[in-house]
Amino acid sequence: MAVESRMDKIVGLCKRRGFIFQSSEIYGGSNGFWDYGPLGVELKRNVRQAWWADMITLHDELTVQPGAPSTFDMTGVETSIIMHPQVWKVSGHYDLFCDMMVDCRACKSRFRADHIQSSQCPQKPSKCPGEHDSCQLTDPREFNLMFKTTLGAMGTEADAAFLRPETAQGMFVNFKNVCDSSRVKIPFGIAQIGKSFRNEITPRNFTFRSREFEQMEMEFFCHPSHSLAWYQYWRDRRYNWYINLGISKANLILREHAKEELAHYSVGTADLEYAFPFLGPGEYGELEGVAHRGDFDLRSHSEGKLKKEGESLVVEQGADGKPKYAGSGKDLSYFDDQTRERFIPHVIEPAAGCDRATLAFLCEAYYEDEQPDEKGVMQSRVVLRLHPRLAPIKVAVFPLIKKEGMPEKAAELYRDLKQAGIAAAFDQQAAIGRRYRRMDEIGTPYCVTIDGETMTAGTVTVRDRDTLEQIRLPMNEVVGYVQGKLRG
RNA sequence: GCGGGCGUAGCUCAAUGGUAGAGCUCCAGCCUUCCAAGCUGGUGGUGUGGGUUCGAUUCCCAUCGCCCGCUCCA
Repeated sequence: MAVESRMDKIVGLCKRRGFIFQSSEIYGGSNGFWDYGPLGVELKRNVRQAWWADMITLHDELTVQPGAPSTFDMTGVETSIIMHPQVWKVSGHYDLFCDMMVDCRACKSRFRADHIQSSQCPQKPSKCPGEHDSCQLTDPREFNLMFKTTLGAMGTEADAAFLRPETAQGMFVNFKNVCDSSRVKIPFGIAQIGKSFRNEITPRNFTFRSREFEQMEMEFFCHPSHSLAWYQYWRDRRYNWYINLGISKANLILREHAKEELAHYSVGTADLEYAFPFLGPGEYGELEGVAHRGDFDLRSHSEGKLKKEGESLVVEQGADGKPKYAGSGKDLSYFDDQTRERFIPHVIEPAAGCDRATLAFLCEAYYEDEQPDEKGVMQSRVVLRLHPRLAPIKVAVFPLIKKEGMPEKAAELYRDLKQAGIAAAFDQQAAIGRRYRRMDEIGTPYCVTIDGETMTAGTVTVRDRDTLEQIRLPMNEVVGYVQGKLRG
């Protein structure tokens, strides 16, 4: 058996301490689905909250943000997971995700059934798949990356609906509703956090590629002539969000897509990628894509599914000469009453994976170091150096020993912290050193210990997770101290 | 989905065609005045379903899950 890898240790810690479990584990597990445990749910909530606060709650619409072309508005929505089936036809997901596919058992390649005639056999490029002697093609099989369900108890194929493969369409189809109801003016953004579903062929690498996952997406609508500047603004701002929450610059890269790599509608896309431990040296996994989507989405939902023809996007025609998938027919243009100009806004989309961000923060935080025990012998220590704002528990309170009134005093402080809205823990079980280690392993940044001096002088020690240094504070200053650390 | 490897306790690892053990963790008690201490006791396991057999954790089949490669993406 090989030495346990860093990733194995992180996965083990996640299970051991209740961050992440495999879904339906007692029944043998369900591939590509994950459950967040008591600590994991807090960590992920904190990731979500950090994103939402940055995007919405703390956004200052009166001040020009550093690096931004102008002031802007931010709003949020929460839209349904099952949408009108036409949404996915117009967005392109239906065609992209619902193909009939043919596999070749000989060369292990997969081809779209309707593209066989124009594809090359990997073993003999001059021939089509199936024409080479050794080819062993399967029958065409439905290869559906969207989860299908049916509407209504008697649902037939005509009632087929899909679980959303991304949250973005919820913002596009509500563009007009938000404009009409919230007095926002362009430029502005609509943000949403929610579950999305993709029937991934090969879920892999812990929670990195799951079939059910949570996205944190924002669609930013702006004037076409300013779109490039906004693209650059959001790309850099999103990079800094991760850095400010503790991701090191050594492990995070901002990678601009090459022109060939861009989606059919995109003018520019950058990926924020993290050096996950399960990847090889120099390899990175995508945390977030920041895409310049032009006017593709709003035009599609207005006119019908678009395809690229030369340099422009045109409505894709069916065999009958009508649009292959009709749009809503609603006018999704925007009228600027200052400049008296009507235009279809361009869209900048930072689309982040919440589970991926959570996993990256966990990976980044995982450390093993050596600390002396009470006899001065070096012992290995596992510590999660999570940013205090992300830590599931912010502060733990310990009575040094289980008598002389210390547990009662500790409970008093614990209650004060809870009253102040701080996630606090109380532990009087086992030796003090063990309690510190337990908290290190789940990333609790501060441990407060009630000792003999607390009983006489009213002071406590506050021990720092990363430095192990202790300071003495009056007990009634602990709440303010922790609040200050969480703010800074 | 295809090909290869792997499934014994929460973790690390034993053993066996005939009652599955240990260390650590965890829980309870005692002790303990600052970094996984000590003592006592306790919980807990052969992924799942079939087959062969008097008897299967062990042999066979299937299935599920995990890891690696193809593939895909937030």
